[in-house]
Amino acid sequence: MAIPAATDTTLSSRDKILDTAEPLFARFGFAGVGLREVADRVGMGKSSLFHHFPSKVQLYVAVMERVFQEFDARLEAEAQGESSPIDQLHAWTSASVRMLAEHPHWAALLLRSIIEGEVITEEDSERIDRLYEQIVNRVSEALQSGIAAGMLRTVSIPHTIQTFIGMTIFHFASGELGEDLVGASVYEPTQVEAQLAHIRDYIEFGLRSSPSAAC
Amino acid sequence: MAIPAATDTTLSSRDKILDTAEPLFARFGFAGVGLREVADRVGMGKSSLFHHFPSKVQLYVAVMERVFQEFDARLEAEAQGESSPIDQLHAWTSASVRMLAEHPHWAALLLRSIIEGEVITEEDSERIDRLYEQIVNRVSEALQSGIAAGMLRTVSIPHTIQTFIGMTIFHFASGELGEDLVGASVYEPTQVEAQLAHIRDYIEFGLRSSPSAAC
DNA sequence: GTCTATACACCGATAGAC
DNA sequence: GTCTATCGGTGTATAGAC
Repeated sequence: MAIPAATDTTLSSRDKILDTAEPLFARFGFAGVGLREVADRVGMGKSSLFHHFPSKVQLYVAVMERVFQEFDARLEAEAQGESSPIDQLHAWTSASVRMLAEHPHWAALLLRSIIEGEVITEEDSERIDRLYEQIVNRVSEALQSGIAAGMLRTVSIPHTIQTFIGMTIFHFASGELGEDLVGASVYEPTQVEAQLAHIRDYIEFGLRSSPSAAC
Repeated sequence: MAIPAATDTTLSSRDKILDTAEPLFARFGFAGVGLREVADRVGMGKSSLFHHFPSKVQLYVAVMERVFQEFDARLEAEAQGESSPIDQLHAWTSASVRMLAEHPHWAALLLRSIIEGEVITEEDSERIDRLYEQIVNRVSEALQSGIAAGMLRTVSIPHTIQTFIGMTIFHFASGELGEDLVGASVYEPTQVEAQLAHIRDYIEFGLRSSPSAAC
């Protein structure tokens, strides 16, 4: 319940607003957050927010865009080591899990951006959509070349990507349900490792071509 | 975008309200729906809603409870044929997919009930939580006996259940993202069949004990 | 760049007539 | 069981002083 206010004085007002709004939008969604609450936590008047962002929607978009950019940048960094498609999938899913574990609000935020497309105009979400597409394309290409090389079973690429998103974003956004299920917070280090192992298992047993053909 | 109003005159006012509120809460969430909009669509004054439900939260809970009850009842019906744990998992996941495909608002609604626990009191969500628990327990027991019988790999039960929820509820709640990914609505009959196949694959290749030990 | 004051619509909820 | 009228509060956003 406790959401600490951003107090670092070295940050620009704009960044302080984004830092403050991020966990609020993650927890309560776009409609569930009032600008008064954001302003109070930042420590400024409600009207001052409009000096930095022209509207509530634009603030929401800015929050989302920042997360997507950082997420995508980390995945790109993780693509440097040229390895097999399967190793690439391991690297990306593992990086995604670690990122979500390090930023406990991101999973809920990203999940909301998927199901709350209604509130944002197509134009407003254009740049976000492009970042989403970029991330999906990375994984898609790895799956494609893995299948082409005979290393992966001939799975449906879109459905497999959906499963990856479920195992990463949904898993860490599941909050109380996930907590009841695993018996501890999904953000506990041991639980993070367990989910990493679960995804590794999925790739090795559910996706990798069975070696039994060699029998 | 078009959400048809409930016009069936044979329904009680209470049911008409629930039918109207359900897709609205699914699309816009608890905070995103105003009682004025619900009342307008039902065709009554805003105040009349309070004759049937004491508060907005109670209306929300009633909507959720109805969906959970129907969902659970169908799973229970699907548990009649006494078969192997693996067949039971196939039957339940398949039934879940078909239910979500038949009720296009349920996935978003159920997903929101997972991540929007904040707005509801523990007391209010007690009965819903119990239904959730019941559903999870069914699947949990099937997984457990499947592992005990050596038919399934020794996977983590909670993490596997989370993956099932991702493959069912999240998949059908993914809206535009899922649509962009698969190239068509995830509710198109061919896409529903594709997701059924994807889940069958996961159970057979990702969960079933490898027969390669017999080599 | 932040403030106070304010505009105007909508919110959930209540009271009481019919 | 539905209505009109109304309450107090909050919503986003603007105007203009400092």
